[in-house]
Amino acid sequence: MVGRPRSEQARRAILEAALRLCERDGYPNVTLKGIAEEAGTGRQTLYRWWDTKADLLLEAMTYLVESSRAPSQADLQTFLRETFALADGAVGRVVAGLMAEAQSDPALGERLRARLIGPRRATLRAVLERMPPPPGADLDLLIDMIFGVMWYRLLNRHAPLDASLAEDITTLVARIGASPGPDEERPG
Amino acid sequence: MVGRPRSEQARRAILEAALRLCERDGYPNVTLKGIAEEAGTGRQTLYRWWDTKADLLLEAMTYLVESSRAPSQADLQTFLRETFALADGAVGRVVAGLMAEAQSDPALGERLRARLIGPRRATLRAVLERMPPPPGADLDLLIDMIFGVMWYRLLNRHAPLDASLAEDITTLVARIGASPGPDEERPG
Amino acid sequence: MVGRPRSEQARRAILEAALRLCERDGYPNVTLKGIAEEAGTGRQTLYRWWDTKADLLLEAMTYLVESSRAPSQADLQTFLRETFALADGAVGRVVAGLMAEAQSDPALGERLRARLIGPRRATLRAVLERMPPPPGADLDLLIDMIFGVMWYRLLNRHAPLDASLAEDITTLVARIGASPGPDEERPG
Amino acid sequence: MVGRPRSEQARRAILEAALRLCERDGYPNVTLKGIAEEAGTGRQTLYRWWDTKADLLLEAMTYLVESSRAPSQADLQTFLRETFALADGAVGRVVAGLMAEAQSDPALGERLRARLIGPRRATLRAVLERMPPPPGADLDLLIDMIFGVMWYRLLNRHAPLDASLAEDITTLVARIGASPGPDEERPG
DNA sequence: TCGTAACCGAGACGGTACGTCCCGTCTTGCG
DNA sequence: CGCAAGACGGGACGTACCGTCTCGGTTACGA
Repeated sequence: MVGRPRSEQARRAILEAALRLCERDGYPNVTLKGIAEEAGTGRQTLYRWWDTKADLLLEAMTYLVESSRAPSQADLQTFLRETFALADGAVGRVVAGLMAEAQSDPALGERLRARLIGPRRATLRAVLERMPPPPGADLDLLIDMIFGVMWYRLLNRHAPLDASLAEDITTLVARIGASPGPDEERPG
Repeated sequence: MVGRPRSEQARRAILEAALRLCERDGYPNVTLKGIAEEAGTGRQTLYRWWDTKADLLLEAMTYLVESSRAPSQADLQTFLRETFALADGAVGRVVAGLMAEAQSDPALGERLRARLIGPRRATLRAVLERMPPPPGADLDLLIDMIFGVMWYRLLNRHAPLDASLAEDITTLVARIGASPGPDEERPG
Repeated sequence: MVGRPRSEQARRAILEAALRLCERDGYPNVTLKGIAEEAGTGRQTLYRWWDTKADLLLEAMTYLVESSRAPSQADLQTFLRETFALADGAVGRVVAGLMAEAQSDPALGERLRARLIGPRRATLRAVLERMPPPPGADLDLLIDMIFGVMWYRLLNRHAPLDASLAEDITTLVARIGASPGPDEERPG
Repeated sequence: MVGRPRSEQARRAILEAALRLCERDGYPNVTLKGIAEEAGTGRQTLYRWWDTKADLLLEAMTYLVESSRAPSQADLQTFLRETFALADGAVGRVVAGLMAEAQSDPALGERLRARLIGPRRATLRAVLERMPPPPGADLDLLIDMIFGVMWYRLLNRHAPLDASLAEDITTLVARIGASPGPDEERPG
């Protein structure tokens, strides 16, 4: 026997309620009880489909990111501008909460990287590799620095995460690309 | 009238218990009740002196960071090596937890910046400014990128936060310093 | 929708635990936390169904009194003997505690009268009214005096609350009945 | 050395504060902390001179009763009217609270009887003994019934504790006195 | 077409941490 | 040494949420 199929309506209501509450109260102040009530759903329905609050929000985030337009890979500055716009909002704050929770839950960290952070990182790598001239061997470090700035500002909020930052980073990357790499001879 | 003075012994016991528990269970799993029991103190003694768990741990972190040797400002690589060593341990994970909590508590973010992040940032700035040749006008962005890498790896754990990273960053900064700045004429 | 029904088992366990603890420690020394632990139940289950400790014990008392044999209304002495036997035990001490608490909680006093004291009083009235010869117009005062003795000895413990008291009161009531009422002519 | 003598001012302030708070909040809601604050005194000063809240209030009650005019022993009705007037106020409610606490503290009951209840009882006995004709052998039971009514109405509040009650009781006692005692021959 | 298995809402269950209040004790400095 | 002040370890308060468990009621197959 198969039984009654999962209610897609309940699933959507839950994810949307979770997002709404995260935006209103902040990720750590959101409770599963609160989500169920906001969604008008039973509590067991949450526990049936998700193991933890983090799992639920991770799915909500994935849905949100994937339903937004795919990041343009045309040039670095555009890509960064789009990425920063996404991070500098509710998504960023929720993902920051997930990231924090992952500090004491390595499995969550793994899923976070696999589903949200990894793909973005791969896209940035592709964009950088396509840039003329290629920025040399330290590509991974370069990626870390670019997304590092993003995370740092996302969390620390000491400076905005905006289009101007995208431009500045693009400029800096160009300078690095133009400069001699550590293993290369300076052009005579 | 004066009343009984605050017990320095209780204060130390609480801070040390908090650190011990954070190391064992991770910041978000630590409870004030647990800290009080671990410290052998009354629960009210915590609430008397600290408003929240975050406040308590922020003080513990400040104490830990300040009681460690002052960061050597001699050269960038040494400074980064020391800083990364500090971040790549219990301190890092706790501060990450605080940072996450600050996402929905701006006042906490303020204190975090004032007490922990700001000073380190100022030191990095001083180190960079003393470097020959100076890295140009984008000093703030450079600082963001360097500490950005640190935060990114601290949270995301996709790559180590070690002496080799300190070296790579130092090398990259040297390359940037050697390259023409955005506002400068390329040397003909 | 309906939800999970109330657990009759938990209800009983709580009432019985409350009685057990009252007997052991005395009503004012009983705590809701202690009852929950003794009953092996969650603390919230108490708060869900009873507003206060007094409410809970009032229900336990009502249950105890009603589950004991209905007071025999045959003659005054038997009724008093049974009533005193009930009062001169755990029930009495708990009800005394409730009565004391009712001093600063009029609503509790109301419920106490409605559920425990009133019915007993009505029965005594019925018993007295059926007595030949009827004790005259001051029936209410007579009831107050009879139950007054009971309460006085229950609380003050200066003299026993036993069958001999029941007998003495019965004798005295007979004397009063035999004597001329205040509004009557003395027999010439 | 003898040290500083006890401050009579503090003692009075404490007793008066205790009475004030009992009147305002009811005996069981009064705390020693609250009394100390209301009295503008240190908490240790309370614990130095009284063992418990009950002890303190017992002293306050004794003070209050003794400072009121000594009960007139002229005739029963006047004595009862005065006694009821005292009981039907703050004193009554506080003593009821003490009585309740005494249910699980026999030593307190002892002191309560020795200091407050016993003396009054002795006076009532003297008044009754002086009445012509003497009410016979059941004097103790009669006392219990008279004060029983008082306690019953004090606690249960189902009827007033006033001058009219004093009159009714006096009338009833007269009837009992006029009736033949249980051990006596009816007058031929 | 009808049973039945799995879903759904509601909400009670045993737990546990929260932040507050008071307990009774202690440790200051002043009088 | 008494006293006001007030911190200390301890413990109960009432609340909120956890994750689990029953309920009655509702689909949507497959026998």
